[in-house]
Amino acid sequence: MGRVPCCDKVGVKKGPWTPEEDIILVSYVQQHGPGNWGVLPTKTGLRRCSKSCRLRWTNYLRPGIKRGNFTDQEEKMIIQLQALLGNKWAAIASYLPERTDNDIKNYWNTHLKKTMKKLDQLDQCHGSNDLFSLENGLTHLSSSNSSTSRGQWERTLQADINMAKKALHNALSHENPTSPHNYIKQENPQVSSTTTTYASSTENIARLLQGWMGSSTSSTNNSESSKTSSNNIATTDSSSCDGTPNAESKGEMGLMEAFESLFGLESFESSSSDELSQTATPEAETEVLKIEIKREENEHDVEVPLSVILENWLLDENTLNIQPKNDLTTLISFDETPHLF
DNA sequence: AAGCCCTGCAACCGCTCAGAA
DNA sequence: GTTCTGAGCGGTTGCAGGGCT
Repeated sequence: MGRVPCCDKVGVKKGPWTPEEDIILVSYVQQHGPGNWGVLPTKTGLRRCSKSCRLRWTNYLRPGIKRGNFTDQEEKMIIQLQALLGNKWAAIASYLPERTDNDIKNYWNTHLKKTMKKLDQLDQCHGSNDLFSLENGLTHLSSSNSSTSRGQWERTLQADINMAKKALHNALSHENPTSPHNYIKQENPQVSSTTTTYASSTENIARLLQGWMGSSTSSTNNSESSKTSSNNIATTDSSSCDGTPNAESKGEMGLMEAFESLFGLESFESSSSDELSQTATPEAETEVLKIEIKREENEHDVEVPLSVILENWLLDENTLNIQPKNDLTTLISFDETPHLF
């Protein structure tokens, strides 16, 4: 006896959302913030189930969603993250804050899956491809023999991690000079150089209001809603200069943290010198210190491109030689979805 | 021009998990 | 400890639009 689906209620509308429904939903979220989806339909009179409202918000109306084609950078990140995390679309999406898990999932299913298949076939014929050997190298991670002893499993894991690092390094070293750090930056030359592709917080809402409510956009109502929006929703207005980190910097910081978490820097910090020094070689210890120094430099607004940090880490043979225990910690940190906001 | 097929994407469904009662 | 409910996630479906015959 399964649970009665929330959308089975009589009078609950299904299917595509109308602009009017979107506006109702957006204005509710502007006033009350996202959450409390359960009461939303009754309070707004929307004939939609709470789940549908949440989905519509998170996948479409939420500010900061980038739509349109995926860049090469994004594509590579998705491929690499999918190889590392599997079909954890929400986790993958947290590393691409401009994209929703649904978008990434769709993109994977419609584009990348096929590409990977083709490349897999090519790979079998012509040897390994740098980028895709990463995925291939890790695929047996999830399917490893359950009867394998813990020690064996850890050794396999260590081998997999090393293989992944090398493959990732190869992939990164072959790509164009645009670093993941730069990728965050807006490509629109018309706007100031610090503007991000991360859409303005009110962009989606304004689009709704302007597009569908016509000439009333200049009304006080709109400015009021924008104000409300900036209170309730993380603003990405690059012109903000009040000293508080705007969404752009938040986004960058978030991405940096995400990368650090993904590639184990965070775990280096958390396990840090004490624990690490007990098991790691002196060389590895030195490298950990180097990484920590780099982190401190970053914290003091010395802009070290993320790609440099990544490459340093990837190229770092000593890091590769750190005992399995530590890399296991590193891997475990992969599962911890970073909170970007 | 009409019909068919393919593709991309928005939305739904079923499930799990966490927190409150 | 159990039940209920809301939130979130991943897989799947259905529809619209474009391309091809």
